[in-house]
Amino acid sequence: MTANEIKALRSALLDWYDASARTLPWRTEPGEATRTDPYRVWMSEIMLQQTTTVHAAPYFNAFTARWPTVSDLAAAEDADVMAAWAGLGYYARARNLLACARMVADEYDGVFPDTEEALLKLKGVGSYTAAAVAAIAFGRPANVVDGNVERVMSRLFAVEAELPSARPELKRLAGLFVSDHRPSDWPQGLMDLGARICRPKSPLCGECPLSFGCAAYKQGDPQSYPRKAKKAERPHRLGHAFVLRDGKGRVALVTRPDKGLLGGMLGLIGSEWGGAPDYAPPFEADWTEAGTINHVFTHFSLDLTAHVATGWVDDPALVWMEEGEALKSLPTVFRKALERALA
DNA sequence: TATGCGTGGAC
DNA sequence: TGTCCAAGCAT
Repeated sequence: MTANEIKALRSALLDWYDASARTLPWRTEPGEATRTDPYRVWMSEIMLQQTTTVHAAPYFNAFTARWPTVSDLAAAEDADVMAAWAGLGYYARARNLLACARMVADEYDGVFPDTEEALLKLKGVGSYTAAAVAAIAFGRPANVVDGNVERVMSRLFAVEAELPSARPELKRLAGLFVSDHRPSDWPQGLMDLGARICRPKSPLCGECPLSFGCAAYKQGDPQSYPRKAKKAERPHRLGHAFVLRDGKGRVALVTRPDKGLLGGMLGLIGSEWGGAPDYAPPFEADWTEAGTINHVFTHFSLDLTAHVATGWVDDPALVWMEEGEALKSLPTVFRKALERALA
């Protein structure tokens, strides 16, 4: 692809973005001189990792209303942040969010660093997020490459190599378009195009401002890009959860270890999840089986059987919480099991 | 480089 | 129903 072709594609995309940019809570209008608060850009980028804009938006609004600055967030209680993140998934993000806010508060005096290199050292900030914040918040010409950009590049150039091994090549191709001109709008426009036009399925090539230069479009099979390696089969696991109620509207929860699945989150008392776990109630009580819920995680599917009893155990590890609050503070798999137990 | 890590919507 | 997928990161 020649330099002139690159320039024509850039121009076409920016024109399209000027006319059709999405309005999002964390975004300023295209070309707007006043840049969005780096704190808000960073917050949105963390929440948007592997997460749709529709899902992230209410959490973004809640977090920024409750903790308007990075210093406010740095001073928050861990449990409050984890509970506020409940339902959004990938809970390591919430732990890293807090760790990062405290790094910025302590080491940078509450002011976000403005270079890709420094951003990359922050907890939970990887190559994508560092580039995105550098470009969107600070106007730096960074090579911002996410799943959208990879897909757009794979189609523009009809890249035959499969993901994930094609990633370095796709990043190199994306780098051909990076420029000092409108460095903040370029990646946002490219990602908007990927989300709305150059979609994974049923791309809207008839509306695409880049179709004139798209190799996959010329071939007639844009949807077949990017090529992907086959995924491993998802195993099935079983487990039991024990809902102990005190008879006064509260329920016993545990705080899960910081690392691993649902790390740092509240959870129900229960067994390990495996192929055929023993039914092993943790306490003597008159347990009643309330039903089984299914929940699908990224890498396994779980059938979790809920058991319910009324009683009291004097155990300092237990967190007794109002049932309504528990439903709001638990990750979804436990929320579903608790709902079943209380039904 | 491969794997572990959530959730809900689209089809 | 199942499958894919969404602004990835850490290890």
